[in-house]
Amino acid sequence: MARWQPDARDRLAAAALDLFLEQGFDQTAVADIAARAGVTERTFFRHFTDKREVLFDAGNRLQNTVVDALAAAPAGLSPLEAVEAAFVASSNFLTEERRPYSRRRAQALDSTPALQERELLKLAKLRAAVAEALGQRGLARPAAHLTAEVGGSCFLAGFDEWIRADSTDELASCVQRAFADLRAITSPS
Amino acid sequence: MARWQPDARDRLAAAALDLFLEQGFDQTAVADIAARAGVTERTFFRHFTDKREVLFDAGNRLQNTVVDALAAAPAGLSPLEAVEAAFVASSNFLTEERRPYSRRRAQALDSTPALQERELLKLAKLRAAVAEALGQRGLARPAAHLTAEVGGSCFLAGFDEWIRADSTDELASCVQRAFADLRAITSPS
DNA sequence: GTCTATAGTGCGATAGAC
DNA sequence: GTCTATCGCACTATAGAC
Repeated sequence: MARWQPDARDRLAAAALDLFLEQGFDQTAVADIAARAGVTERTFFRHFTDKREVLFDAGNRLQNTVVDALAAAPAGLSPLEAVEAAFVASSNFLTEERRPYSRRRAQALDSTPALQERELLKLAKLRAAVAEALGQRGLARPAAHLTAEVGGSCFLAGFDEWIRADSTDELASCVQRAFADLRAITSPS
Repeated sequence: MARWQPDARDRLAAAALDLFLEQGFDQTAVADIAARAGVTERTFFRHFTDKREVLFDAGNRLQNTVVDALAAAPAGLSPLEAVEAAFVASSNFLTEERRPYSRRRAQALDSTPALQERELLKLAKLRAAVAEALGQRGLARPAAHLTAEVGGSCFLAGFDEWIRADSTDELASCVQRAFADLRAITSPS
């Protein structure tokens, strides 16, 4: 018999999301999460820097997926096209099997500004990483930043569409539609 | 002699920014801020819901300025043009005399992710309010959201330019340039 | 694993403005 | 008298230090 169960980190993340949905973020103490996962409070803080971070494990992997895709985009593409390709590639990580989790997670975020703040910070870091990668491609700083910001907005719009209750299209299609909408919005009437 | 000095709220906000710049956000206790403002810790929390909020008093007035300008924009403008006009009007609130404060505030935000999170949440609320106002103008929901998001990105780019150390142009010009950049970025090459 | 600082809340008392 | 801003104290939970 092992002294402790494996995958404490995953169990903590799962317990946290369940409890946030059951009782709300504020009403859930870190001690509650740790107890449900079968570890001590101290163990929680060894895995996650703070109570919010437990819902953001996937963020780094998403960022790597997008940035790698941008680096791999053909040199012939315009900056915006390259950014579109990069964000469309997010569907390689956010696959159909992750959609139910994404929906439950979004539901927890909905009612909790503290969690929304963290989500926005992660998205801002993703945008900054994309801007950085655009710089590597030789784009000037101001344009790189604005392109990355706007691309992030399209990703967000596509993602929101993807997790809608009645949505069945894959994320790649949703993101592509958002970029198409962007071009329609900004083209002179 | 009055029992307390007037304008406790303003004194708290000023003391907080000074201390955040002198010693950093984490190294500054709410008790320090309250002491410098000549009130107790409890009074701080009567005015601000949490330690971060003390730097965000201006956010609401900015939002009102932008949303009012959007409501007042001529009906003939395209959605993006109306949003541009609205964000350009932010310079009616963020005037030259507020630039030094904005710069100091930005410096405090720079080194403190906790404050950046709050800033991003305020900007997200501003974008949401703009999307809502676009809905009032009869624009469909998805397009309204995306237009507001992208407009917010241009405002942010213009604002960042405005508070740069060597910048002398007024905010309206900076924001207009950002919208022009957006159109250049999204127009087919 | 234990200990501690501090953020943030709840409630009652108090002092002045009107 | 009412209303509002402040204080003071007790308390919990987060998060970091040791």
